[in-house]
Parts: sequence; structure tokens; C-alpha cells
Amino acid sequence: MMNQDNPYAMNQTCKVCGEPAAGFHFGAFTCEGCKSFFGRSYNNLSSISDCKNNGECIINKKNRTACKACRLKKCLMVGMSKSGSRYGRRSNWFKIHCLLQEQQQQAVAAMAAHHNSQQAGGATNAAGSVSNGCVKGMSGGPGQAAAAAALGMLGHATGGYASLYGAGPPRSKEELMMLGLDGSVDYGGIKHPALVASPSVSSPDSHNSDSSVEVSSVRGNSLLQLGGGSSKPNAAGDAGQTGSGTAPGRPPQLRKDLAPFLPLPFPGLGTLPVMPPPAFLPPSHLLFPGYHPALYSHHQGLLKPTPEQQQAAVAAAAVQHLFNSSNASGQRFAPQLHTATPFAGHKEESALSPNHNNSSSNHLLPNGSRTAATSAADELTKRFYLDAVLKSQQHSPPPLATKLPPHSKQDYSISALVTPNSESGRERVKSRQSNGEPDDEEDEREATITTGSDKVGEDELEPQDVDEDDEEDLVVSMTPPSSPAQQQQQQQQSQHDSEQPTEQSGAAQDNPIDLSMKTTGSTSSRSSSSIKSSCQEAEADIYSDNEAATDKSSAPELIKLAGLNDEEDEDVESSAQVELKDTSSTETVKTSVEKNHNNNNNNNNNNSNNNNNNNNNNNNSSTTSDNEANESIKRKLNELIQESNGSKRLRLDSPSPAPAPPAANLAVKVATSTALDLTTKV
Amino acid sequence: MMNQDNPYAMNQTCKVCGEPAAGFHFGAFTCEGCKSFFGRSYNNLSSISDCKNNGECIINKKNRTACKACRLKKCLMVGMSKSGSRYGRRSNWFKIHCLLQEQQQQAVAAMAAHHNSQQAGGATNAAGSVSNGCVKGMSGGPGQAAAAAALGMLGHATGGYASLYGAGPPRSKEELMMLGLDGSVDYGGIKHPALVASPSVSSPDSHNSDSSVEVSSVRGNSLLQLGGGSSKPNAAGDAGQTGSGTAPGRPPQLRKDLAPFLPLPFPGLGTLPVMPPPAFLPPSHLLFPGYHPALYSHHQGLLKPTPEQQQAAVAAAAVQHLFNSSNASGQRFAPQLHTATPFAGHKEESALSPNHNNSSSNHLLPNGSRTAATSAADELTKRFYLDAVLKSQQHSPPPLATKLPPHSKQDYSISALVTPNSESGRERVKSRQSNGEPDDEEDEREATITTGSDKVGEDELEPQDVDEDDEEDLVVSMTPPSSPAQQQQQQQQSQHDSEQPTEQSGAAQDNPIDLSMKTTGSTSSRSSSSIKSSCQEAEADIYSDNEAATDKSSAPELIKLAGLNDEEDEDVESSAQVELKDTSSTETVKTSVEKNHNNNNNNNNNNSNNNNNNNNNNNNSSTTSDNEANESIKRKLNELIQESNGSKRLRLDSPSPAPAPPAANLAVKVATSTALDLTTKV
DNA sequence: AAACAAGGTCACCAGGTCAA
DNA sequence: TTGACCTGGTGACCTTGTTT
Ligand SMILES: [Zn+2]
Ligand SMILES: [Zn+2]
Ligand SMILES: [Zn+2]
Ligand SMILES: [Zn+2]
Repeated sequence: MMNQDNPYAMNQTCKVCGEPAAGFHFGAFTCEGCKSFFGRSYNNLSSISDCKNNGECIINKKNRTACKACRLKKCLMVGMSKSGSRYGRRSNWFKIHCLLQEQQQQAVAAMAAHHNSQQAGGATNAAGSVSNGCVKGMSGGPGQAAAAAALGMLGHATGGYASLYGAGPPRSKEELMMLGLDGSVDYGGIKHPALVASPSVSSPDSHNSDSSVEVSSVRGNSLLQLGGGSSKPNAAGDAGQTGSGTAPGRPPQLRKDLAPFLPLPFPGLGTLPVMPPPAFLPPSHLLFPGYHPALYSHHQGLLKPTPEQQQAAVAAAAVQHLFNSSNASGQRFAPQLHTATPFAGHKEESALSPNHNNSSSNHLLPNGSRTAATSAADELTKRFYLDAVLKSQQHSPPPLATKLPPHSKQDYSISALVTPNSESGRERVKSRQSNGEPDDEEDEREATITTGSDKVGEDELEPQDVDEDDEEDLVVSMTPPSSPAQQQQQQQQSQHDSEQPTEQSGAAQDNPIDLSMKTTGSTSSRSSSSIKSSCQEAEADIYSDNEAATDKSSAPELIKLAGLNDEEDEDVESSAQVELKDTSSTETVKTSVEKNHNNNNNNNNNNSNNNNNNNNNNNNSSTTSDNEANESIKRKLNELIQESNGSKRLRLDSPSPAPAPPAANLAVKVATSTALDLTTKV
Repeated sequence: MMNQDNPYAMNQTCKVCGEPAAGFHFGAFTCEGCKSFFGRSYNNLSSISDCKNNGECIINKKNRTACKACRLKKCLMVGMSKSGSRYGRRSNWFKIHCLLQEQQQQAVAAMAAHHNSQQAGGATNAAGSVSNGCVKGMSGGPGQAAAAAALGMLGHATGGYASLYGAGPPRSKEELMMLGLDGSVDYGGIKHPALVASPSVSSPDSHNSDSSVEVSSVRGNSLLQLGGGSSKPNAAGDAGQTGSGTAPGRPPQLRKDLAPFLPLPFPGLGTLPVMPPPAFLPPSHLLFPGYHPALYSHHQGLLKPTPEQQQAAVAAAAVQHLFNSSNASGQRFAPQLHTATPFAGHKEESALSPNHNNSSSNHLLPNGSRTAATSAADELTKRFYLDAVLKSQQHSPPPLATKLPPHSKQDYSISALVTPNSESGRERVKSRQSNGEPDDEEDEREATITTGSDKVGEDELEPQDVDEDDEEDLVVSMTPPSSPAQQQQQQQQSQHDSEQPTEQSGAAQDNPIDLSMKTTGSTSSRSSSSIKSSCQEAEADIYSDNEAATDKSSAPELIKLAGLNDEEDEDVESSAQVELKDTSSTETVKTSVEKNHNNNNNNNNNNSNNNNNNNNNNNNSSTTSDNEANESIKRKLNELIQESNGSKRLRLDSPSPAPAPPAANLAVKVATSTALDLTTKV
């Protein structure tokens, strides 16, 4: 139960059980319970008994404590990972994307509601307007799914965020392996969300992704068992989540080509039929590319070949063996690794390397013999391996190896295996920093789009009266995440390079390279203060009134503003797409605050304003309707600004790992005085 | 028997038998015996024999073992459900609401005592203050019920908590079905509490809710048989509890208009005439919107059709068949689900989906065949289904299937009937001493009223004097539960607003942005207080002392403080409403502790201080009377704070499911030094 | 300095146990 | 069978530290 309001939750619902989220934990928005559960379970797999329902339990608030195996599976499915954690204050990029997702979701929901087809195009509108309606949770029916898909939302019942920061689902390969997924597998035509979400995972290229392990064989066993083969995928998809249900009918469109998933017999963590949970659906675009360490392992991974990976690989292999026993392919695991990705080598190596083994000693090694065990394999064994895998993922830092006795089974803890330290968690951070990398990408991004910024937008809208007195232009720059895949490939390679890059980039990070924001006019400063004041005052109104207005329409707009078109890579589906453009790197938004009634500004803002220009301003800039949306967006942006306070420029750097290439930027001008709390409320 | 002292009991009495509660089990405050009984029976319906008294047995401490059928029925009536269980530490929100309920109850009791009509008016006020009303979920009835209704209390002897966390009574549809209720059915004009209480259930949105099953037909058979039609409703209400026996005379006022209940022949669990136990009455408002998983399933529901639901539906259908054989409508069950809500589709789908079935494997699957069984259906079969239903509800996860063996029927023993007084079970040392017992008779007593919570009591009285020296400002944030759906919409928009006011200061986070209370006119509170006072006094004795005093006024205030106006979404019914604002998200209360006499601070604190400002300080701050109430509240808050100790801010996140949207927050300032133990005592 | 997550802590509950 | 106790968890809060 809980804190729905939790400021940290940003209105999100737990991706695992659907209750209001308490924050973003281990890579996904989750409630306190699921956070704790995952934390405990990760280190103590032994405590998890096999599912009595073939791993098909659907996890929700009520029954989340009924089946630990399925709960854990669900956690992994939604992307939880010890390696996925982030710390500290959320970046504006993160916040914005969260908002966008919500909108998308809503839109989706709305569409679903209407469930009329028309919307495809309309969807946008509807979504925008309706937005709320459905809210996250919902998922609509199948039709929705389609809509959602179109939008890129997925759904997941609760929120689309699952993928936020990387892939929704398991980011690391290891994790995927655990689930029995490999990049290549698809869920009944649909890819696993993770795959989708994270480019790396999904993209062809991606296969290289982190673990690179390609377990071709993985299929057979994994914790997750997607419904049986391909046929069920959809069902699975929905089921997975929160019962979000829905999805079943995933729009084939998205990714159908994939091969079905192979179900496996893994007893322990049964298999969830559901599989592709809501997350699935979508288009990664929408989903936040965010940074997910795991996905982006390169950082780390890059940084280090990372023992972890090695371990992971090993663990994965072990696991597979166990689970896949039936599966012939299982063994192959290791080998593939290499081949698959660039990194693979690392991993593999590591895996191969003795020491790694050692490390893996944790439990993995024993496996050598595993085959035998496999078939027969008792749970313990399985778990043991799982743990190893999990751990490997985590810290795995190969080196760690440390500790674990080869495998005391007892320790099941995943990490244990791996990391000795628990802290593990901590590590994370840094990785992130790497963000810098993203910059790398920049290439594309260009982000900048920043378009014009600033002011331009203002005009559009509006309407907005809001302005208060001053006006300032704020420029917001936001870097979109690059798709992991890209990154990876890029990165990885780069990665190798990465090394330095990354960090250095770090520096970059801060300054997102592009930021460009260039604050044009930024007189910003004053504004801030003024802004707020005004805001507050305004607020009242604003929110009150406006909001409604805004919300509705906003969604679309935001998207645009945000440079939502994530898709770049892909084509845009303009119609449905709500997504962000991950592609580009940073997005810059300009907001002008009107302090003193400079409405004009509003209108003036950049052309870019409303639109996202993905590539450039081209698209929408104009739509009037957009304006509305923009307003809402503007508000939110203002809020962000306020938060940032003082600083005129709002930075929206994407998390390092950002998947997308550099691409778009937006510049929006907001006149605001109000403040939304992206932070808290968002 | 009982450990009344049990800290976990919070002064509550077992809702089923009236003895001191050992804790909150399966959704209701119950004693160890009833907990165990329910746990055993739930999985072994076969052991329950039919009531020899037409299901009219009144359950109390002494005779609880005499009729298992009625005991189980009572359990269900008070809202026990496997799915309703909560785990872990009780949230501050929960504690506070428990306190509030107590007060309300007391107030109600008092009113009843006076049972004078004047109150009507008063009631209203009270209500307003109390509001209760109906809370979101509910709607209250029209005229509802009288004072009680107004107050939202229901009665239940011991506490009103039955509904706490959702609806008092059975939350899930399945459960309702078991009882022979469907959303549409009402109890002799009165709706079933559950319906009322939980928004989700009743609300349109809710349909998503978990079970979402809409069994239209349910009526025919249910475990509970309300006394025959409508006439008795009231009685039932009271009776419900504690055996207090009493009750019978509930004020008809409450809900009369409803159609009578359909009695059914279900032998086993006879029918209790009583029916709507206290829980009924009320206004959900009062009742904790809390979270009851079942109720709020919508989140999930949305997400997924949820296998559970499916299962549930199936199970329900099965059950109906069994029980309703006569009833034609029964079958329809499944279908309706769909139709019923938008979500229905999902549900339905899920139900349909094969995999789900699988999951349902639990027992449900078998059902596939169930139809046949239906007509003939022997009890065993029936039970079997019931279990399935129950289970489905619970975890329903489809899969989990918790454990029940499909139905071991074997048992039937009725033993139950047996012993009335004898005490079965161990006696345990301690507990018993407690004393509590002597009272037995008391049954009726309701005793409980306990009202003021423990410690609280202390202060109560006084207003604050307590303070010690220092003063500090504490901020309490409390999030009311909002319904998910709403939340989103609202929140978003609203959110924006809310933010600033409250704490602004704080970080946004802490301050739930929203806090806003909006508390409309909540001044209501006072009235309530007065009410209680009267009541309490009466009881007063019971628990001891102070409490009474405190209780009196406090209730209303607390409410306010607590940000009780839950209702937001709905309009407020200002009059009766006592509820919390679930809607908004968090409520923040500021309390200032006086450490060193820095009063100034107190005042200074956020503006929010005393009032909750939901939206801002507006509301209440003002009423003097409020002050009183506030005091008590403050004390309690202080206690909470103390508990939290050290930390300045007190968190009161609402349980997730909160029906209401995110809305309001409160900021209250408390000066306190005393401490209530919400934890233990309350 | 504020936001915000990992982890730790420990209040609390479902279940199991076994004397009555 | 009952129900007092105990045990394994669960999860609300809080602490600690990171990140912005
Ligand atoms: Zn959760
Ligand atoms: Zn399971
Ligand atoms: Zn009892
Ligand atoms: Zn009876």
C-alpha cells in the first residue's frame, strides 16, 4: 500500500505489482515492497521456491506475496537490476521523459478507450486531449495495444516507464538470459519489451549488446517462460504486467518479425506466460531510452570488460545449461558470446578466463558438470546458477569473484556470487556519468534542434498568459539518449574507446555538449525568481484551469516540444508516435518565462517550439492545437526550470546511456510562471 | 484468549467475535482465533457444516466456536479475505486513519446513544465534518443512512475498521458473490458496505478492479443471507460486530431504499440475517479508503486483464452455478464482466485466454467443466468452487493458486457447532490475562470505542500543552489514496497546482506537492468532535479515561489535519464527509514540535501549519473549534513524529489504492511534546 | 542544498506448530 | 479443533550517501 503520492514516485505505479510507486528502484518504478523484495531476493535466491502455476502467476498488489518466483520474474521482466540503479537527483531529462511517457500512456489509453481506429491519426489528438483518461494503468484492450504500440507506449499497465532508463525489462543480457531471452528471440511476434526498449537489446545490432551473449539457445529455459511458443506471446505480454492485460494483441506492426519465444521448462521461476508485459509493446521510442547501466553496460562494460560481464556470461551459461538442459543450444552460450558482440569478446574471455571462472566460482563453475544436473537439476541447483547469473550481472565484476565459495548454495544471492559487495548498488553512478558518451553520439543529435528556439515557441502558444512579468528565455537542452544499441555498437566499440570517452564525456555531460541552449535570450535569471512568484500566483490558476486544458492537449505537444519523436531511427510514425526521439542526443527546449507579461514572447518562441523538430523544425511547428499542448508542456518545463531555479537554462541531458543518437533537440519557450513540480509530482 | 494487549491490536477488538484483536489479519482486525479459523477455513470449506440456526447465529467471544458456518460468514462480512491481507509495518496513514475511525465510531456511538434526531442536523454537520460519507467509492446512499452514515462510522462494534483498507466486507467481487451480492445488489435497500466502501468496487472505474467480475446474477445464493429482505438491514449492520449483538437496531435510516437482499439457500454458510454488518453503513469516507488491493485492482486490471480476474470470474461463475442453480442469471457471469466495464474486455479476454486457465489451474480450471457439475453439484463441488473463487480472488493470480488443494473435501466436520464456550485452544499465559475478557459480555460493548488512542488520550485533553520545550516544525505529509485513474488525470493537472503551497519549502518532495488539501470546507470537523465527545463519554469508561476526552473533539480535527477530506474527487459532501482526501496525493501536515519554545517557528512554519492547507492554507485553519480537534490530532501526530523520532517529517503516505486522486495535502502544525503511540497503540 | 535511491531497521502479518 | 506462539517474511520508514 502505499505511498502513492510519494513525491518520488511521480505518479508512477509499480511496474511489478501496480501499486503506486515509491520511486525508481533498481531500474524501474516500483513500490517499497517490490523494491525490498527484489533487494532481498537478489541476494537470496534460495528463498524462492518454484512457482506452483508454471510461472504463470500474474502479479498484482493483492497477490504479490503469493508467488515469489513469479514476483521475481516480474521484477526482472520489468527491467529491475541491481545494476540498473541510479542515484541522486533525477535529471530533467529523466523527468521530462517520465512526463512524456505518462502522456503517451494516457494517450494510448485514450485511444484505447475510443478504441476506435481512427485515431491513429486522431490518436494523437485524442491522446492529447484525453490524456488522462486512462492513465497509466490501463491498458486498454487490444485495440489499445495497437494504439499503444503506435504511440510507442506500452504499456505496462502501470506505467510505461518500465523501460525507462534503458530497457524496461532486463537490461543485461544476463538477465535476459535468465529469462530465457536472447536478443533474437521474440515474443510471439513481438519482441520482448526489453528488446524493444533497449535498442541494444532489440536491435539487430544490438545483439551485440552487453552480454553479447547470445545465447542462442537460451530459449529453452529461462525464468520467464513466455507462454509457450510463439503463439501466445501476446497474451503473455499483457499478462505479464500488472495485469495490465491488454496487450495481447500486440500490434504486429511493431516487431513481428521476431521468432517466437521458446518456452522452457524451468521449474523454479516458472515461466510467465504473460511475457511480454506491457512493456513489450512499445516502441522503444517512447520508452525511455534512459539510461540503464545494464543496457549500456558499455559504460561499465566498456569501461571494463568487466569482470562482471564475464561472470555474467559464465553464469548465464550455467543457467542455461541448467534450465535448458533440454535445450541443446544451451551450451553454445559461451561461444556465441563472442561472436555476437564486440563485447562479447570481453565477456567471453572473461568467462573463459580462469579467473573468471574462479570468480564464477561462485557457483557457476560447478556447473561444468551441470549438464547432468541439468536435466535432473533440482531447484537448488538452478537457483544456484541463477544467482550466479544475477550476481554476475550485477557486480559481477569478475574480479569480485571473490567471495563466493564456489557455491555454497546457500548463498544464493545473486550478488553474492558476484559481488561481494553489496554495495553494489553503488557503483552505478559512475557509469552514468559516463553519459558523456552520449555526446558522442551526438552526432546525430544535433540535438539541438534546439531550435529555435526559444522564443519561438512562445508565440505559439499562447496563449499563455501566464507570463508574468518578465520574460526570459530559458533554454532547455535535453539530450536524448541514444539507443543503447547504437551506443553499444558505437559505444562499445567506442567503448573500447569508450573508456575514456565516457568519462570524459562525463565532463561533457555536465555540459551537454550541445546544450546549446544557448539560451538565447536568456535573461533568464530574473525570471526565475519572478517566475516563481508569478508561478505561484498563477499557479493557482494555471493549474487549475489551465491544466485541464493543458493536459489534454498537452500530451502531444509535449512530445513535440520535448522532441519526442524518438523514433528517428525508425521512421516516425507520425501518427501514432508520441515518442521521443531518442535518437538525437540532446533536446533543447527553450522556455521563456514571462515574467512580466511578455506574452508576446510566448508566441514568439521558437518555431521549434511546439514541434519537435526532430530533425528540425519541420514538422509540426505550427499546429495551433499544438499550442495548447505546448502550454502544458511549457508549464511543466517551467516547473523544471524553477526547480532548477535560478539557472536560466534548463538542462535536459539524457542519461548517459541514452540510446539514441544525437539527434534532436528542441527549443521551447515557455512562459511560465507556474511551476509544475516535475520533481515531485510530475 | 486474546492478547488484548497486543500492541498490534491497537485497541481494536476482533471484528468477528469481539475479543481484543491481535492484529489486522486478512483484512480486518481480529483475534488470533478468528485469524486462524479463517485461515484454516478458507482452505477447507468442506470442514464447515451448515448452520443449524439458519445462519443467524451471532458470533461473539463465547460462542464463536459453536457455528463455523456463521463464524466464517461473519469473517467474510467483516471483510476478511485472503487477498485483503497486508504485510509489514503499518503506515502512518493507516494508523492515523484507524484513530480517526475510532473517533468516528465513538461519535457515532454517542449519537446513537442520544439517538436523537437532532443530530441529524448535527449529523450533517458532523458528517460534513465527518464527511464521511460516502466517500468516493461510494456514493453514498441517498439519504442514507443516517447519522451513522453521516459519520461514516459503521459500526461495527469494535471499530469501524472493517472497512479499513478498502471495504469492510468482502472486497472482491468474488467474495461478494459468495455472499450473494453483486455490485448491483443491495441489502435491503442498503448497499453492501463493500460496495460502498470501496470505490473501486462500486465505481465505474473500478470495474477494472480486480475481480471486476461483475456478476450480475449473483443474487441467488450467497453465503450470507441477509435476513430476508430488506427489512433487516440495520440489524445486520450492527449485529455484525462483536457480537455485540446488538445492533440490531441500526437506524433504518441509513439505507433503506435499497432493494432487499436475496436470500439464498446456500446451506453451508447459512445466512446471517445481520448482514450488513456495521461496516455497511458507512460511508466509505470514513472507512478507510485505504487500500484494499481487491478494490483497487483497476490498476492492474487495466494493465492486464489479469488472469486472476479471469479466474475469479470463472470461479465466481462456477460458484454461481452451484449455488444458483436455480438462478438463471448465474451463468452470465463471465459475459457480463466484459460488458460491464470498459476493461471488461480485458478481463474477459484474459479469462478466455487459455493460459489463464492454466494458471487457474488452481482449481478453477477444472471448472472448465464446471458447468456440468453445476446443476448437480454437491457441496463438495460447491466448496471446491468456492475455494477456487476465494483463491482466485486472493492471489488469484491465476496461477498461484495458492495452495488449496482443489478441495479436499473430506472434512466436513462440523465440530464447530460445538463448543461454545469452551475455550479451545491454548490458553496462553499472558494474553489472556489481559483481561479483556471479563468483559465478554460486553460484547456489545463495542467497547471499544477505545477511542482515543492510547496515548493520545493523554494529551487529548489538553491541548497541547504538552509541548515541551523545543519546538520544531515537523512536517507531516500524508498521501491519501487516490484512485489510480483519477490520480493520473487529476494529479497531473492538479498536481501542478498543489505543489507549491504546502511545503514548498521543503523540497518539493517532501512536500507533496499536492497536498493541497483543498479541504474545502472542511471545517466540518468540529462537529464531529462534538459528537464523539458525547459518545465517548459514554464509553469512556471503557477504555479508560482520557481518551474519552480526547476523542471527543479530536476526531474532526484529526480528520482535517489528516487531510481527511478524501473526497476530493467527488465533491465533497461537505456535510457528512469525514473522509480523507484520497484524491489528492499526499497530505502533508506540518507539526511543529516545540523544542525550545520556538514557537515562532511553529507559526512560521509553513503556512501550512495548522491547517492543512490542502491547497493552501485556506481551509480550516480557522475554525476555532477546529483547534480543539486539532489538538488531539496534533498530539497524535506528535506521537507519530516521535516515533519516527528524529526525523522531522512525518510521512503519511496513503495507501496506494486510494481512490481519490492525488490531490490534497495538509499541512498542520502541531506543537507537541507528547507522544501518542500510533504505532503500538493506536 | 535538494532530490532521491540503496539499504537497514523492525513493526507486523501469514502460517506453521502443538498443547489443550 | 482451537488458538497461543513462533518463525519467516513483508514493507513502511529512516539512514546514508550519491547526484544534480
Ligand atoms: Zn510493487
Ligand atoms: Zn508463480
Ligand atoms: Zn475473534
Ligand atoms: Zn450458525
